[in-house]
Amino acid sequence: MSLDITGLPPQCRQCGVRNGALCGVLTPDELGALNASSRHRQFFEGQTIVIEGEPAIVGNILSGVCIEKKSLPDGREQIVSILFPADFVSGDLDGVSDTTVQAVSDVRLCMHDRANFQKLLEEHQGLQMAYLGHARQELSNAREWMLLLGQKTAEERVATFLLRLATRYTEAGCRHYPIQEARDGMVFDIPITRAQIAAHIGLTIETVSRKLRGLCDQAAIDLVGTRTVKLKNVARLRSVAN
Amino acid sequence: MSLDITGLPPQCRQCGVRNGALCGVLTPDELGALNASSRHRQFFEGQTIVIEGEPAIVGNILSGVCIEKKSLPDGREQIVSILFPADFVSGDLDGVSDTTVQAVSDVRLCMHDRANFQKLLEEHQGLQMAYLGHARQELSNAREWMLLLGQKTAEERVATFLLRLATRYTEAGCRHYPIQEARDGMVFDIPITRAQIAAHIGLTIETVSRKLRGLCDQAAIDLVGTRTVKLKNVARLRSVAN
DNA sequence: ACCGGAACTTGATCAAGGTCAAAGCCCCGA
DNA sequence: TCGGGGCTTTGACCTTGATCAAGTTCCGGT
Repeated sequence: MSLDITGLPPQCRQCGVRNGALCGVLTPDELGALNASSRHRQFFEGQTIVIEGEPAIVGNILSGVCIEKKSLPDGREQIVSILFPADFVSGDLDGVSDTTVQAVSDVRLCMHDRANFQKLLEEHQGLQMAYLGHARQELSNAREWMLLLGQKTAEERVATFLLRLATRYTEAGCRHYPIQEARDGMVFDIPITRAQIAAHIGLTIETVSRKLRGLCDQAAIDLVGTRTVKLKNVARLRSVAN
Repeated sequence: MSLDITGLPPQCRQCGVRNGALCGVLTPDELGALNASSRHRQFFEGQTIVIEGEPAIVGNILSGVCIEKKSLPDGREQIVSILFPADFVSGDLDGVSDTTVQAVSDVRLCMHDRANFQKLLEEHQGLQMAYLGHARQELSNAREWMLLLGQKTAEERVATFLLRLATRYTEAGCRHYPIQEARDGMVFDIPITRAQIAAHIGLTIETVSRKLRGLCDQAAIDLVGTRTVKLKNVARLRSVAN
């Protein structure tokens, strides 16, 4: 991890997510070229940032959490990913987003100019490789989720979701370091509502609630209030999750 | 579509899938560099080509059909994609495949040397952009399927599957031309068994069979034997598929 | 042409998870 | 502190699709 900020564009020096984001692979000059045309934007809880089928944006989350979803004509929705700080938003080179992105908390975004980003992508090896790696990682995540949606039982889905979330947090805490695993005693927040969990793992609100309750009964987790999870027995959670 | 084969490496001149494959964006020189180290390989029906978690390969399908799947420890399987001629096989730059690839008919593959491909990727703009485009397309497909697996009913899934397959065939028949749509009267083969359809759309064999029958009863399709589909009413099929 | 096995279909029954309804809880704002 | 609205939980019941169990069809080999 490069902690040397000498030569970085001023607006990037205190960026809390730079090292985790795609920007992290850019040289100070390249970062300057990109950020000359980027600006920060604020979105409020519940606000829609990008709409499926409409122009995509290019940016990174500075703070807050978003969901990415796809919809059927009759309104059914599938949440395809949850986006955290440092995550890249809405890449689609042809310029049309194939997902709707929505803020589930207040969110700050660092948005880049599309043309500029595209140009930098074409010129800069490292950025292109990083972007490629990002796309492949997302693909891998999506396929893992296909396995969950196509084959797992309700209980397995809920357990998998919690583990995925926990892993996400441990990774976020130590990017570029060896990944620290979720462990007993770990406490974290579920950043989304039951309805959103349901839309993410292909169940109903009620089933999510019942299965969460079930995991508490098995002493795999503790629910503190409704949004906070304490892992009590990660081994059991894993074995339930498959 | 470039039909000029002058200057192409001899082994590529009569490649039936070159224009549809990633190779299509390479110059003759680059193609030569890549193909100097590539060789054709034959696989038989049912054979496993790559195993999840083991080294990935880099190649294209010359003929035949493969499935890409992910498994749970207890043996449940989710088919995440169906691969046709010209399709790229098993990309994962870190060298480990996250899916198992299996031949569902006799298959011929044009396999490249990994190091060579990687090098060409780093040097060659066009290839990298094409590979990136491929990854993004796969991501988009995977997310579309997440919507199917998470939200659609059995009948919707079967109808969507058939339409997707039909589209796949019309596209394959005219890459680089305006995409021709599936239309009434079109006849095509389902390249996989009922069990594989089931593992692809997250149902059981029996339900797949029943819902196919249902679509026949609605006169949306005709089943000729067990593997051949004739589209009788694409509009209805689409409306059923959502 | 006949056999045998795999793939597919069909029917009867079952259960996981969905739906509907009614509390309960949490949190925010007056 | 007190309400009120939106989440969330819980319970009763129902539906979709799974499971189980025969048959049937399709094919490839002898």
